[in-house]
Amino acid sequence: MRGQVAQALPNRDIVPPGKLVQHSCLVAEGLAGRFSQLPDGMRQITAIYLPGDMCDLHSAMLPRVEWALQALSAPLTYLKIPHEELLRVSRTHPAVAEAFWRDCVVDASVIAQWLVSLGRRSAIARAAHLLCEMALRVESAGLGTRAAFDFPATQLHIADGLGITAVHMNRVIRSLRQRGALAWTGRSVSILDWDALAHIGSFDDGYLEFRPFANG
Amino acid sequence: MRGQVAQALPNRDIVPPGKLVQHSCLVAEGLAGRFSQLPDGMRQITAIYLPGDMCDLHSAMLPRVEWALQALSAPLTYLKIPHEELLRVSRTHPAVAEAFWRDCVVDASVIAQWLVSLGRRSAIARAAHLLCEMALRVESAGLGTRAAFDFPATQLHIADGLGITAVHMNRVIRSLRQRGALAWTGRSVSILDWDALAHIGSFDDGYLEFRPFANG
DNA sequence: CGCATAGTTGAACGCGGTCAACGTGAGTGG
DNA sequence: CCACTCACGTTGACCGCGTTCAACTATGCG
Repeated sequence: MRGQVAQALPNRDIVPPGKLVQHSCLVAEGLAGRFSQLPDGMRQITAIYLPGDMCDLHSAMLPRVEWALQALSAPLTYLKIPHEELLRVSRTHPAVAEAFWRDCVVDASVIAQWLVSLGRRSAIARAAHLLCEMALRVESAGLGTRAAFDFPATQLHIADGLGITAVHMNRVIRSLRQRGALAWTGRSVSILDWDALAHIGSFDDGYLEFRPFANG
Repeated sequence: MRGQVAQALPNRDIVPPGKLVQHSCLVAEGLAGRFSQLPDGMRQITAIYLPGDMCDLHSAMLPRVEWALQALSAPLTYLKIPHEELLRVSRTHPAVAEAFWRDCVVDASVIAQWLVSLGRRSAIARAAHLLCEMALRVESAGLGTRAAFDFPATQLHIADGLGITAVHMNRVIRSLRQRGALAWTGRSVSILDWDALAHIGSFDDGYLEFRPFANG
């Protein structure tokens, strides 16, 4: 399967919302995010993608995407894979079709966990839960360990993912740091006390299934 | 494709969380919901399913579900369809595999919209948005019109879907009623002023794509 | 050096939670 | 037919988490 390499900078749409797209994106380096925006300018990030994640696979089935894709780090490098190719392979190889289907299902179960966080967890618990999730995904993608990994997103980005303000995000991080659970300087995160963090976020890793395109 | 008819009552798991399941469920009559529960007892509904919706199709790919399925109405009638059957058909008919894949993608895009609601909309906007969504889904499933439809879920259920308390849900409904947007008595909802409701919830129907199993 | 973006802190406000009652309607059994 | 129960709905008073607004610092880049 072939694709075209591309790069992007933060705060600029890779894929604009409401348009028909002809390709999906495989993250190669950096972080990508899926953004929704309300009429009043409020922004919500609904997914974060690591290198190896296929971040737009949905669009092969629904080419009119309702959200934007943006880089969360500079630079972001990704591979544009035409839907045509994806569908050709999946139609001739049922096992591939199932792998694509499964990837979308895993993606949905992560979103569902985020939904639980935004609906029923406090701000600090949301942050702890997200950090646990990112740590395990980074680890399973071979990009670092759960104890220390590179995380180039800004506090504002994470706030937009957790449904809180950047101001409160800052206070939450300080609180986690003061509890000795975390060190977060610049773009590198260290989880100093995994058990404490997992407890604060009531984190249960069951929903993070094998991601077919991870370890890419 | 054959299945086994079953019935269920509210507040009892149809599918318990953490167990392996061998079948998916097609709602025949009533409302079903997907529930997540936190260790402290907090509950979040992450999806609501109407008659014609395939509510557990994910489990064909990930048989260990991380959430529960419960009835939101009494009675709920549904069809249990073995994964074995679903996979057999999808493996021999690529078009069916794609239909299943697409259904999961549509489901995910609805969850993503809920995520935006919980993250960035006020309680009253969340309620308005959900009601608009349900109205259109009811209408497209041929179960009523967007102006008047049967909605047997309790206020507590909706509150658990919107990430608010039952007390506040009640106040929100009253506020929508006072604004002349809504009438909600017992199990029947009337949307008196669609434009007002859609405006309050900043509702845009673009994400509600054709659902393969709707109109079932 | 000048400008933009990100991070940090404080003070005051308000949305929605919490707690506690009470109302209401359906179902049940006397 | 009434008494009882139980789930759901409704309302009021108070409280606290997170927002808002504003200011300032730090960092990076032309």
